[in-house]
Amino acid sequence: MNAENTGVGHSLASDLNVRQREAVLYLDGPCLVLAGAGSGKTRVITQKIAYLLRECAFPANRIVALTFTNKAAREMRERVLALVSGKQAKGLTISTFHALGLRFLRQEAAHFELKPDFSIMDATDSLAVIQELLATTDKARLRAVQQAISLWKNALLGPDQAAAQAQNPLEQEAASIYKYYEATLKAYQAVDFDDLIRLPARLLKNNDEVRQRWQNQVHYLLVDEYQDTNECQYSMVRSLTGSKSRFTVVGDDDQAIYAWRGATLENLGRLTTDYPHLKLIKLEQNYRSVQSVLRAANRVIANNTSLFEKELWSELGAGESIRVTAMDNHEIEAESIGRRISAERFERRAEWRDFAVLYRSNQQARVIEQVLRNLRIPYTLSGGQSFFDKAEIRDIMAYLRLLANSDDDPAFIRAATTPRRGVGQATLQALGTYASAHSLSLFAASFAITTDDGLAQRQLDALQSFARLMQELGRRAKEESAADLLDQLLAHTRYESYLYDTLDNRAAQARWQNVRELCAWLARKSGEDGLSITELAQHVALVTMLERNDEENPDAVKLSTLHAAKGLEFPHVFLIGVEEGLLPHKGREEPGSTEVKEDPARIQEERRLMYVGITRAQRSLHISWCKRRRRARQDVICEPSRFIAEMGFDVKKPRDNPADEHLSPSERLAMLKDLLKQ
DNA sequence: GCTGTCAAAGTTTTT
DNA sequence: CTTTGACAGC
Repeated sequence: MNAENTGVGHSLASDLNVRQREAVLYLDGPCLVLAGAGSGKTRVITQKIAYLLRECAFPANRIVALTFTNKAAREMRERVLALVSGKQAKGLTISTFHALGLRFLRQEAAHFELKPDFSIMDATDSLAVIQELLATTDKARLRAVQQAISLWKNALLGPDQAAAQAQNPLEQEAASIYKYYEATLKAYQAVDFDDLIRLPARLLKNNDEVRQRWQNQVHYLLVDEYQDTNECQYSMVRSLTGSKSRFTVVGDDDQAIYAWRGATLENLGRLTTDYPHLKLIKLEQNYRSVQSVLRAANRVIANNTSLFEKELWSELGAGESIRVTAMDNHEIEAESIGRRISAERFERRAEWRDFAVLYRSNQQARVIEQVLRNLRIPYTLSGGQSFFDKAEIRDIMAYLRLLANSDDDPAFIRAATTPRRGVGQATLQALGTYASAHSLSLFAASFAITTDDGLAQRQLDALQSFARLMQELGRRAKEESAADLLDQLLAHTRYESYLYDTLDNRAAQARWQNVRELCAWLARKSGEDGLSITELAQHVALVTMLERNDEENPDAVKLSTLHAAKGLEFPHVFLIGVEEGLLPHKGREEPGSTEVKEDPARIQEERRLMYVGITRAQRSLHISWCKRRRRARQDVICEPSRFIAEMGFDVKKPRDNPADEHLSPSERLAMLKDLLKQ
């Protein structure tokens, strides 16, 4: 905007506005940038990194930028590399919190009685551990316990503290399980997702030497999506920056949508009290959306109590009215949206990639996919079941994990029983008993156990031939490339035949294709980045999607959950299933209380989700809700979401759009012009 | 005791 | 559609 007026204008992009520029240049102390949706927050972070590197001569390896998702980290890295030379950026850390935690744990493993080749348990693994400890199949109970443990960990509370503050019998049970859960993970030489942040945060807090050492490594810290940090992450930020407090955090309290994962909005407010000299900068100019969209967004979010007052505005014109449509059911909704996208692409001379369909829950994508396939509309799906959650992928990863860490009992169990090789429930039972009696891992116990310990010769043979195979592969792992090792693994386990023997041809082919894709990916990772088997196994735990170099079809309609859509933008957005019960989503009903009392905090979070959805739209927004929807196994009558009314729409008078009523004559004119342009 | 076959049921959001 | 649960042969 006014690059000419400042001394550093030349190398700083001239398209920064006054506030953005202020945020980039401010280095004297802690800085909080409140960045509304579409206000250019990523631009601020990337420009600031470039500024630190080029103008302030910060060494790249002393700058750390943290994000929540791998995608955000990758994008940020790309954008920084577009601003500075590869040489200047060498050693720069741009990673997720979890990836930094992993790096920390590897370096400081000795402080945790952890081998450097520890395993990382994902949510599924950890649930299995809890299931084992609880000895129940009651899924609701298992999830409740897992959730409780996770929240405690994220709040930096240990098992004893958790037990002390447990409110009800369920929490007391969870707290006692927590203790055994910890012991079990330690025996497996494993950590879970939460530990990746909690353990570093705890050590940094309690160990002066370690904290000093890391503070010397981090001269400047930047955090993206700060509103989604939890207690552990905040503690980590505090420890890493220390009294020098050289950091910039960027966030938006209106887009906090991860409370269920332990994120606490209070971290934003706390910053102002913990750092009295905090520089606060608000970015309110939106560069993404037309005014009709912003008006709807502002109206909805006005129903939340907010920490910092903020009102988005833009110069992108009035825009067309937001359309709200009632549908008879979700199939008709899908059908209608498919047709509309088709028609609009033609009318607007747009491309497929200009359209996105956003929804609250993954299952909603199913019908949409079906319809789009029928209509021959190309689409890509984001969110949803991750590649690394597929059974065949977990199978192979179990082998890899076991090769990396022979203490990893869950990996042993999965590998030993897949493909079927005569090792079953009873064998594992006996082995488990023997192993715990002798304090051995299942793998080690396989070599020590005999027929005297309650195993038939046949069981013993099956077990030992597996153990010996893994031992042999483990030996080769040290001298051979990951690619060769994987080939041998697949050959010796006859994994491909196993797929074709147990599944129909089509399914087997699909799975084998996935396995080969995984192997190619692993081989590439080990080749390019020189990762060892251990590092590969650990790395995979933190990755949900296969990072493909290029999408096979870049021009496609985007299907995404609201959570996964954060940070993205599309010219034309369809927000579907905007009904009471879905958005806002009704949680599981409490078994005790008959009357459903709403948790206002949860409604507020759902409202932020709605806000995130609305603000993805650049030019047009279409909201739909269904009068009936199949839930569980019954057709349920649905009410339109309260958020629709909050936007200013009366669903009984769909033609009447109050948002338009408030348009000034000039805005109306601009809107008409916009319409004509298309 | 292991394994495969059949039936049923199930899903909020993610590192 | 795909993953989990119970039962009957091998």
